[in-house]
Amino acid sequence: MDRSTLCYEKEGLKRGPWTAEEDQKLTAYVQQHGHGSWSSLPEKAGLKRCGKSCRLRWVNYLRPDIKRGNFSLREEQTIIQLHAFLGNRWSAIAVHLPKRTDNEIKNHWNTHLKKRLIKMGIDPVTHKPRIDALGTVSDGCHEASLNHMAQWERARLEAEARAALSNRARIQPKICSGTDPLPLMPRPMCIDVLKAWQGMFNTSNAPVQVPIGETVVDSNATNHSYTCNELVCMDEWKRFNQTQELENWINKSSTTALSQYAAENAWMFADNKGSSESDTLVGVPVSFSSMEVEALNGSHSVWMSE
DNA sequence: AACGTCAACAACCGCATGCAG
DNA sequence: ACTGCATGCGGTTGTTGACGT
Repeated sequence: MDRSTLCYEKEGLKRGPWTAEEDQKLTAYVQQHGHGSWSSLPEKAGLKRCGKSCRLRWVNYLRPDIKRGNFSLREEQTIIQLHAFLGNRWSAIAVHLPKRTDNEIKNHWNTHLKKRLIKMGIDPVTHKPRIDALGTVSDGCHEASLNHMAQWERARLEAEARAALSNRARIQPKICSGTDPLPLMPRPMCIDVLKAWQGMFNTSNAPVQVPIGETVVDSNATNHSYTCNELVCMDEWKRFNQTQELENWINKSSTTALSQYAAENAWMFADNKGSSESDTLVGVPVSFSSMEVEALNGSHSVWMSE
């Protein structure tokens, strides 16, 4: 059995809600000494709590760099979009929302956003329209190419999260072994969240069909192409994720789509009164194409199959 | 006012992972 | 290579307050 869970069973150790006095003790100790070893902290700080409980309290509540209160529209959009690609990987999602904890994001998702999506007729797990009586069948070729791109994006986001978490030194990106200088280019796809969500209900907004193994072209945006070879160079891309260039283009590409999305989907966030629109997010991929969103539910393993 | 229901969120639990010995 | 420990993560539960009857 996990020893860490036994701590709660030790005699004299307290459980349940923290008191103001306990908070004060923990805060004072961590600010003065740093948390060091969580397991030994409670005794040093004069707390009758287990180290795990102390860590949780500090990380989710007492830490000075935590923002509390309502989630802004932008934050909610970010959560929804990241969830579409990362799933319930709250810590990875939290990396993209400064001052928000994974626990807080998880709670907000479960109590607000999930229900909102269900209300909209969107499956909160797959981020696709829930199957209706008509049972529309999507094109297999579409799904293949869509899944291809979704996997690419997912890998990118995961790499970003890891990079941010590990806080490693930034490494100069290396070019892929092929001829495509992917890592030094702006991100190829314009991922437009507006189209993503709207596209789910609009069959005329057909995604571009891309033969597997051929060049993928995003006709919506920069017309930059990338190939499966590039995807194979994911390690290099991960390194690129650690450069300032990535954050720059992400931040730059975020603003327009967000504003438009907020304006056209205000109803969706109607209960989000008092939220601020001026929040700054770091490295937020705020827009996805309908292709990518649709691809989320695809089961085809494509991008390494050529 | 009393009670029941529900939403929100803090906290707990168990598992996975990384690391040191 | 193996083992034990510490930490982190995600799912779940418990508590509290707001609201409706």
